[in-house]
Amino acid sequence: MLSSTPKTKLLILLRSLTTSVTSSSSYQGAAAEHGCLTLLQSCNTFTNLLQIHTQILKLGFQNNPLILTNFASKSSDLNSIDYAQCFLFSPHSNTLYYDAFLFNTVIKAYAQTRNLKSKALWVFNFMLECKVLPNNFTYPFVLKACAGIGDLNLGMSVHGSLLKFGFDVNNHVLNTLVHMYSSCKGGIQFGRKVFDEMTRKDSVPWSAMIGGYVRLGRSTDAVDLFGQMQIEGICPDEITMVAVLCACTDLGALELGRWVESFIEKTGLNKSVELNNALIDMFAKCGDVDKALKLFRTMSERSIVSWTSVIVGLAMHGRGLQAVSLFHEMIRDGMVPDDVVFIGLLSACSHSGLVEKGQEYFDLMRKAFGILPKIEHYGCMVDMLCRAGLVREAVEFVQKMPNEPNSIIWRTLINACRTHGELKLGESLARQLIENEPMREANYVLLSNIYAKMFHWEKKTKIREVMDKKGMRKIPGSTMIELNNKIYKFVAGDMSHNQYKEILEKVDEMGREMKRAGYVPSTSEVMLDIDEEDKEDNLNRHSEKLAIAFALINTPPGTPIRIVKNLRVCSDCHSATKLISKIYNREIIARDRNRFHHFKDGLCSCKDFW
DNA sequence: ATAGGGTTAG
Repeated sequence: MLSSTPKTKLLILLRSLTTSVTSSSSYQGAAAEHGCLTLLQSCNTFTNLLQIHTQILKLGFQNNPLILTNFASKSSDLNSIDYAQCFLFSPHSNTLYYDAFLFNTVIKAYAQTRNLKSKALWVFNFMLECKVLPNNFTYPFVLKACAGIGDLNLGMSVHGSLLKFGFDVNNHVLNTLVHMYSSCKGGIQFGRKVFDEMTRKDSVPWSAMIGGYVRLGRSTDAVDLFGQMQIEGICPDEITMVAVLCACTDLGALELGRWVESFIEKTGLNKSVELNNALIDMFAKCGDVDKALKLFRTMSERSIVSWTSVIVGLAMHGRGLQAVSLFHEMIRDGMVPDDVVFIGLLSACSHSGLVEKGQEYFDLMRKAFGILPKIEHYGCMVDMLCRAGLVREAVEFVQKMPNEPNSIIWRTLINACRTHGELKLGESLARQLIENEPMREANYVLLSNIYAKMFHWEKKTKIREVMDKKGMRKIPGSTMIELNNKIYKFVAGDMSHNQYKEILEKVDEMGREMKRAGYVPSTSEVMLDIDEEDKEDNLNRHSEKLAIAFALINTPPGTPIRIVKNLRVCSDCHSATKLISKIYNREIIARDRNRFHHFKDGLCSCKDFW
């Protein structure tokens, strides 16, 4: 740091050199140049770098590529990399001085910075244009950038160029190839091929491959591959465990997640901040938010991600006030909030119906922390107004917002129009959306659901026909449940389960019990044009009811039931589950697409803000 | 100076 005395002295010395060096001997000049580079290396803020650099330019050393390297290597500061890049492309720079080391540093800096990965590719192309030959270290960086961009064609062409140059394709390169392919859309099978053909694999390619499956949402494959890793006796490290925990989070597999935690304890793996964050996220999103909180409290070092994870976790469980108080604790703790934590905070307000508080924080983020709200934050606000039933206000908010609303915001509005009876408005918004985004099945489902509520069956049938013509299909609702270390998936109408008959009998019994308790099926949630009795049957076979019936049969009385749904719970299943929790005296913890519902004694924790 | 990881509205 320049504030320390010796460096301040150096800087003063440098200033006096600037005035004298031009007329001095070359020996003095070389000494000054060396001094400048030493100073640059000791800088750790962009301002300091810039200060020194101004002096350097006056001394006339701008052609030394090491100056650039020093800027680029301070990659934690975005300004530094951009400055280095400007310098790189500047006509004043002498390309004769450029070497692979310099380019590698700049490429690495961009490759590891979020949102700037494509710049790494530009620099790589410029490197080739300058006729600077890449070396063995260049490709891992470039491939990492390709992985971040996720463009398969780009990755393949870089892979091709790697082979063309005839470099030694060592395990480091193979590891990055696995990572690159498994991060690119449609590339996982190529990644798997590289992976399978590798000999002597350590935990790195295994982590890359497992992580690849998780990113694709193929979490079952990720867990299976982890099992294979254990069979082959490869020792996982904490990074492998982060990937496995992400798979648990995605699946909602609490039992497996708990096993992973004890595995980490047993093997004495280093519990990094990131690993703890992954554990917090897993516990919160698998339904045990109190355990997540407890873990958070025991952490000696917490990052902004730790705070965000626990705030988002509380938000998902409808514990908005607690999330808000944690946010304040975070500020008191000296943590600087970022845009992501505000998304968590606003969604906490949204899920708990804290409309006024949400509006307060929405203003606060700009006024007190200088964070400009992004489309995501506007999305939270729209969602908040919609959940609270303030559809008109939500429409007004959308009309006034400076950003162009995205399709997610439109879908939020349209769905709210349906649930709060603004059917005419919902219909016209949905029609508009389909025109703008014709290949998105969710848009058709929304319009079709509105027609169902309007009893416009012929229009609804027409939508189905249009969808069929375009080759689109509705994503079927499915519910997962974990039992004795196995994960079971239920889909409405799927008869492949070996207990299917028993489950249907249980579902019928549940229906009878519920009717006795005064339950009226909400048949308008059934989006098919069929008669009332069939509709009831249809509702009873929703995947969550099948999963609950399965759990009632196979678990001892009184044990809590945890289920995970891929879509949002329909309102009929929501009220039915409330009753089931009371009739069968079971706590039912359900995770849906975006939040948790804790059903107990006939009530739900969401207080109907869903 | 060479590989792999976490949080984000519906």
